[in-house]
Amino acid sequence: MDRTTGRTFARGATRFAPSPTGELHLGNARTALFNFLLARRGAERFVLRIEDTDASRSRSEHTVGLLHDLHWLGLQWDAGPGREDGLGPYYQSQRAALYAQRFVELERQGAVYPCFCSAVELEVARHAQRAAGRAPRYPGTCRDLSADERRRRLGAGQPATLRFRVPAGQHIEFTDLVHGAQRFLSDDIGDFVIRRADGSAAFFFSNALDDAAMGVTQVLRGEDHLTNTPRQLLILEALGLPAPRYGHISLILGPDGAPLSKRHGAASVREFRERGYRPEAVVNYLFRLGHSSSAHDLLGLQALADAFDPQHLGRAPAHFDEQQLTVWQKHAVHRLAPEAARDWLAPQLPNGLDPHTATAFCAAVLPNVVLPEDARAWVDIVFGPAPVLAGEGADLVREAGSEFFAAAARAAADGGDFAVIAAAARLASGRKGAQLFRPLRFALTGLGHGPELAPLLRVMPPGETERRLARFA
RNA sequence: GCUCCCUUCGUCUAGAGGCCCAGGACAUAGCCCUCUCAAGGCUGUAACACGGGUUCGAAUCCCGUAGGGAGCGCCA
Repeated sequence: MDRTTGRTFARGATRFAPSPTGELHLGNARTALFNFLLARRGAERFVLRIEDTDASRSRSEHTVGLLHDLHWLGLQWDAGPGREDGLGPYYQSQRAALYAQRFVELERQGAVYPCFCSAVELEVARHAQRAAGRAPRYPGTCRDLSADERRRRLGAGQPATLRFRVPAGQHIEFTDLVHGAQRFLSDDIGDFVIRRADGSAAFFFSNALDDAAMGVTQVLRGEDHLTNTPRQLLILEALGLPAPRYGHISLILGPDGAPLSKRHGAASVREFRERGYRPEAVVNYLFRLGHSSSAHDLLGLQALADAFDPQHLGRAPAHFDEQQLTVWQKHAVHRLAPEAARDWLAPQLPNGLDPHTATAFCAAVLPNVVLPEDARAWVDIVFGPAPVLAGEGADLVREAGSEFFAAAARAAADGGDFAVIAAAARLASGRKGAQLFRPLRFALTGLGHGPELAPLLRVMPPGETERRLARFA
């Protein structure tokens, strides 16, 4: 039972709690995916919470982008923005009243105290500590102010943050879902701010409190939070709230070993989407990045959830490898249904192409396409002017001879399909196999490789096949 | 500086003392199939960061070293 709402949870929940300060990064997308899969696998709820307590850095356009990216990936949340269930609101900026109650509770216990130190004072103190070779921790200036002193300063309107009084000499232990037993000493943790001077809740506080309030029981999050976990456990303990089980997953690194960022090329979901990557490809790749599975096929989200195993989450940071993403992209593209393929390639197609031809064209070139831009060349070849031959192509065509092409062109003029055209050329020349097909392919497409010819010819403009063959007759 | 996390083929990883002169997937090389490319089939190349222990036996346990990462914020 949750004390905030007095409500019981039949099911557990996982959550993804992004902060709308930028675009959805691949690393965060993976975190979202893993939490989603963990929930789906256990028939639990997947909660989406927007952590926008920092008004100066949070922007609504980023929230819009975040929701859009998550939708695109197919990670539908069971509770969150647009899906209220009584435990919300799911924007932290709208939860101030809930936080206020808890601040009072902690103040009553003496678990927190107002801190009047200014940002510059703290900066100076940190600097001095570092210079002296010590850990930069809050020096405790305001920790033991008398009650009178606090009243006086507060009364005088002096701005104050609220700090959590970290108990001395305590071991904080928990079992990480990924890393196993963890043990920290409270003496290594300085008193930290849980409420900013402007009254807003700080991350450690709102994040931990909301997990409890929203019935979150398992959290997979970035490894950068591992050493922050003791702080959150302390808060939850002081409030008598249950802590979720945390699992800390590694960061995603670029090929050079540095944390993945824009300078490695694309790092945000938006960029991959705009380059034409399929969501199934991104999701399947992410599923295997820092997670191992015996499932080697391109899987749908539910199948991925069934195959997801938190036991097989890796501890070491994983390198992003676009070549591997490409493999999944090929799988995803190759299994696209004809209409879906047409929609995906639509921006590359010539204007005014009838839907039937467009669909047939896309189906024909799909095996040779990884990203939409790869279709461009085939659009030009099929719908553009007859390709000019040079080099190997010109040689092969000359070798095949004019009789070869005269027969082929006649078959084309009679309305023959590719099989008929090839048969006519074979009959006229006695050629077969590569000897037969290579000259035809060059004459028709200008290239020595490409999609199967038969379906390609079916979408060529009327008469075009004959014209291209007759050039060499 | 202090605390914490991490280190197996190019990449993602399996591996929780003998089943491992380390297995799989993808990538890569060769062959087969094939009108080319792709797909598919077969075969191959390729890794336990380093150094000490413990043990009959260590990729697995312990201790160091090196390298990488994170945290120590009125950012999340």
